[in-house]
Amino acid sequence: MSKKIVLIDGHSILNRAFYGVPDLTNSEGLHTNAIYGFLNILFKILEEEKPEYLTVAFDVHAPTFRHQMYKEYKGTRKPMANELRQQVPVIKEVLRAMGIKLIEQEGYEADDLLGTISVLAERKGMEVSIISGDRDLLQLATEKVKIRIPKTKKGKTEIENYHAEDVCEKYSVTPKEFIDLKALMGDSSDNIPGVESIGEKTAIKIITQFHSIEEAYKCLSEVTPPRARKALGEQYAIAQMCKELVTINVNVPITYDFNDAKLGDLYTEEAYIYFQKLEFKNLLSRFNVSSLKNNIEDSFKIIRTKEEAEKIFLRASMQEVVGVVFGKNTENVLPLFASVAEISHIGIAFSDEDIYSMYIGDELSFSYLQKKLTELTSTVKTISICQMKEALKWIVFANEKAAFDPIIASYLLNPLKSDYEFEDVAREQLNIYVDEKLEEEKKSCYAAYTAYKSVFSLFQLLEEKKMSHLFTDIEMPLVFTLFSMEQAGVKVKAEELKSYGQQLGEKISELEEDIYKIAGETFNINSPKQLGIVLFEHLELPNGKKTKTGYSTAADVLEKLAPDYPIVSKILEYRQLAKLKSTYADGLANYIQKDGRIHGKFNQTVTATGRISSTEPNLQNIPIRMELGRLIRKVFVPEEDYVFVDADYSQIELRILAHCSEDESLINAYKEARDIHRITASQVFHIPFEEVTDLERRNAKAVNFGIVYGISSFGLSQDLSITRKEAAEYIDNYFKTYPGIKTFLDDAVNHAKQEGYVVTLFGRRRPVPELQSSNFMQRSFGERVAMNAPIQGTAADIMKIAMIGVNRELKKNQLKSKLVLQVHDELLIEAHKDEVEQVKEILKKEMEQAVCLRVPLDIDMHTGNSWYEAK
DNA sequence: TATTTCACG
DNA sequence: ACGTACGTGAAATAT
Repeated sequence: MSKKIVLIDGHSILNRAFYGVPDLTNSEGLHTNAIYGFLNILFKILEEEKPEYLTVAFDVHAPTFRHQMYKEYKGTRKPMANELRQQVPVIKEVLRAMGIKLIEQEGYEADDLLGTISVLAERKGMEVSIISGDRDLLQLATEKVKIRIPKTKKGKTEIENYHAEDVCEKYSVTPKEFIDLKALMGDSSDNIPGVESIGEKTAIKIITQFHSIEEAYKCLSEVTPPRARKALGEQYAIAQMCKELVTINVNVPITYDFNDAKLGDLYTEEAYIYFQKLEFKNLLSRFNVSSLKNNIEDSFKIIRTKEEAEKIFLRASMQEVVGVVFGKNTENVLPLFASVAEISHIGIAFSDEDIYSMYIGDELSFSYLQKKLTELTSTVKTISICQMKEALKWIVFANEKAAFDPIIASYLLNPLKSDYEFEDVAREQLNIYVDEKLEEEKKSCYAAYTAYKSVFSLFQLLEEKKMSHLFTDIEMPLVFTLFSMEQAGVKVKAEELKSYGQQLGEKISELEEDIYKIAGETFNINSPKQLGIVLFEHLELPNGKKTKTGYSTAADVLEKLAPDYPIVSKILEYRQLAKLKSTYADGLANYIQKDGRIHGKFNQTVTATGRISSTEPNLQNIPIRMELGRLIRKVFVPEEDYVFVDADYSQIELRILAHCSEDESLINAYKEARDIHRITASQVFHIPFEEVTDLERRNAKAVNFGIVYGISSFGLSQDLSITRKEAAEYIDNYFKTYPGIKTFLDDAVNHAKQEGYVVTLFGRRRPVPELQSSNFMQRSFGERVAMNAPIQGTAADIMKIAMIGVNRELKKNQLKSKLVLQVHDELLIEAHKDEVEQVKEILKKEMEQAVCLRVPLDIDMHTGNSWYEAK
């Protein structure tokens, strides 16, 4: 059997992949769709062909003769999109990492190189497969040389194959004649002009008859039809030039050693690291990870006795930094006892040689380990644990300042990443890749070692980026505050919640019947698809547009129809009730624990701006705007002998804007401490304060909100149901009134464009990669992000400082009162009856004095016997 | 798993 | 000409 070589036209396939695969980015904002598509095509080809040799050719970005001539015709063609350009060097590195031969040569295009190699290979008796998206390459087809053109149809890649005979069959000409064919008929996609008035049919006829342009020209009088004869006669020079453009040079002087192109193991360690970096998780499964062992594993030791552990803890206590991990018991746990026996072992690491997995058993008890760990927190400078908040269930810190969470450090360094695990830290900070399906004791050693070792580089990075204060004095202390909030939970009246849900259920059934009656059919009202068809097709309501999958049935669309069609108002009401029942009534009930409380999670490493997020359940979106939903808050109640004290910042974001922009008018407005939206209306519309109408105030309020969101005339016009032009005038007036704000927002965008990120008052960074996009929409989004993130983020910073302060004061005064909820600008404290006044003082002081700005911070505070009452 | 809708700040 | 306000999470349906 003859040997086989696969030759790939790098840019052509990358280009195909780029347009065929929907936009993908990794968490660092690098676009990866073309690389992903390229690799998928590559793997598919390799599996089909199983070649001995492989080479990928790229164009060099220097003008060549053909290139230049192309350029004249390609003048109208758009430049390569940024998103694609940035992927070119990366795919080259990835291919190199996989040990694949790359070739590029000054003065020659990829197809010239491919043609030359294919001729060389054929001479050696090899079989050749050339992979390209470009049909020009068909001229290279022979009996032994196959041209393969991948096509992405409906997400699946199908490949068209052409040997010489297939070219003859499809185009009725030989591969060599294909050059002349193409030169005659031209190719608009490649910007080959061809001879005017000669199309595909005529060109095929001429070439099958004369076999070349030159021969046809010699026998010009025989060329038919007359139109073509005339055209060829007049444009012979153009035809010859086109031929030159189309012809691939198969005699490029290259030094090419087939041995270099021999395929080895593609799944190298280096490639694995790239794939992880690019976050191609499903491609990682191709790697046989056991062969990629880190030599650090030689230092891993399993400990089972107290004697051994004792010695290790003694030595650990003399270190500066110790990494710890708690190994959860996932197997062999009886479901009934799952809550008891949770930890099977701990991992601990404090040097490159000291990495241990300590197993709990007859000779080593958990309580002993717990005791030793707590001792360690007072002797060692830094205890590093990934997901520290989870670990606090098992370890008590004698000194909270010793706590270090690499996950939180990583989050500060890149808040765009969706979920962080220790494996990511290991790869990014230590260049260690950890096999997902590793034995648990090894995994624990890796986790402990990662926690220990990453401290040094992470801290240095935080310092370089001026975030060590944010990390040390805000984020790490907050871990303890959030932990205590989660532990505290909030009491919810299960019985009342249930009856509320039942009431909703009854109303929902009634509405359901009404809707079916009016519609004249039954269908699933919860299905936007079915609802859209019923409303806009069966009932023929007007204006059923929007969304890519069908009709939009969103509330703002339906609200416009509601006055004219009773069914629409019924549907809106149904939706509202269904939401309340499923998400809040039934949803919350599922989270009530045996202690009668909901212990939701407060996540610290989720949002791009620095806010906290709430899950399982989300306690930050409990209804309030509509009275019916607001009633839900009556089931959130304090324990007996306790009351709720609720405090929320008044317009914290606008105040931050006033401070950061140093705009005198806005600062003075706040110093007056009057209705800010009314002042804004009065100043922007030039009306005396007392004469501002409700409408004007409402509009001014919308503009104030818009400013914080990163104003755009379109967005504001939507919100106020006015024209874009009017909205633009509002904004213009606003900026004239508050010029400092305009400057501040412009500066934010410019900073983001220059540096790639924006910063909050406390140094928190938010990268804005969208500003580099070639897409207008994306770029505009980036601009709004650049304007919003410093404001929203600073508000988050301030709230975090306040929370830490509140918690500290509650503890310091040994109060029974507890912080139970945070809703971005609001704190809820379950306060003991005897401590209410003290709690109020603490809240007021810690929230209002969290930072000193150019304008005062102001809070509203209420008490009550439910969250409903306290707000 | 992705999309749509809607609850909050 | 393009088509959105910023930041989240949960439930239900569609794929």
